[in-house]
Amino acid sequence: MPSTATASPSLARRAAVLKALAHPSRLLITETLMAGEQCVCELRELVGDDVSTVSKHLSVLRNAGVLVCEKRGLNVYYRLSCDCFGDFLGCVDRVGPESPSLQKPLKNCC
Amino acid sequence: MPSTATASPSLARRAAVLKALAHPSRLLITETLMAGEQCVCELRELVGDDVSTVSKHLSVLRNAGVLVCEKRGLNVYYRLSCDCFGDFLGCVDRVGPESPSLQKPLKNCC
DNA sequence: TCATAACTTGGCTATTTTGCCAAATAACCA
DNA sequence: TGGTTATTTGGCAAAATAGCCAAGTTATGA
Repeated sequence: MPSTATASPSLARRAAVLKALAHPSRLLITETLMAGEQCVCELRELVGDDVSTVSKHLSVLRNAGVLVCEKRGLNVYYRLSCDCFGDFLGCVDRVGPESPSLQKPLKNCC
Repeated sequence: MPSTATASPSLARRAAVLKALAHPSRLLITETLMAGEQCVCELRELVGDDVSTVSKHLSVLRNAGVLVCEKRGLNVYYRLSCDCFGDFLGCVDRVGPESPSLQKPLKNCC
């Protein structure tokens, strides 16, 4: 696919960060970590999926550079690599459509 | 999947916006439209894929609430629904890993 | 009315992503 | 050393996504 877009490493990298965040569980994890680090078992309880599933979500976020982790004893603690996610995600709320899949003119946006 | 995350409509909606942006071509389109509206044929040339592919990308962005469109004559013009994407995407640049899939401690972030 | 241009939609295959279970690894404690 | 807890990894089947071609739709203009 030699499209302009897929050929650009810069675009691909940015898209990869967004893709990492673009999952309900991973978004929940990311938003939760804005309040401070948590270990995998805490995040597992938060998300409610199997530990292996949560662990894979975490590795997606880690590989994208969104999270960093640190092992202390038996636990692995994850935290945001960056403080800017708050502002970052603030905009997203103002964007979504009232009713998904239905295109109507947006009101009250920005 | 009754996980906490997927059960929340709010999270799902936000994740959907991010998912819409999480593709190189769609990100390119979105960033380009920050400078002003463009019609499909202009965007097609920008992206370099088949028109049908570009059209589907546009409908993804439209359904997510990122873009709105307007038909004038034969052309359909797309523009951002929201001005905040600039700040929004600014953070993404500060996040990505130097070398994808390799976890190293991030420096120079925020 | 007919032809043409601009888009969108249907349909298809290839690829990627999800999320579970089971097994492997790592650190701790008795 | 052996057992237990915390986490990651391998592997698989189901689901979603990407992108092409072909066909349909809408507007324009001869």
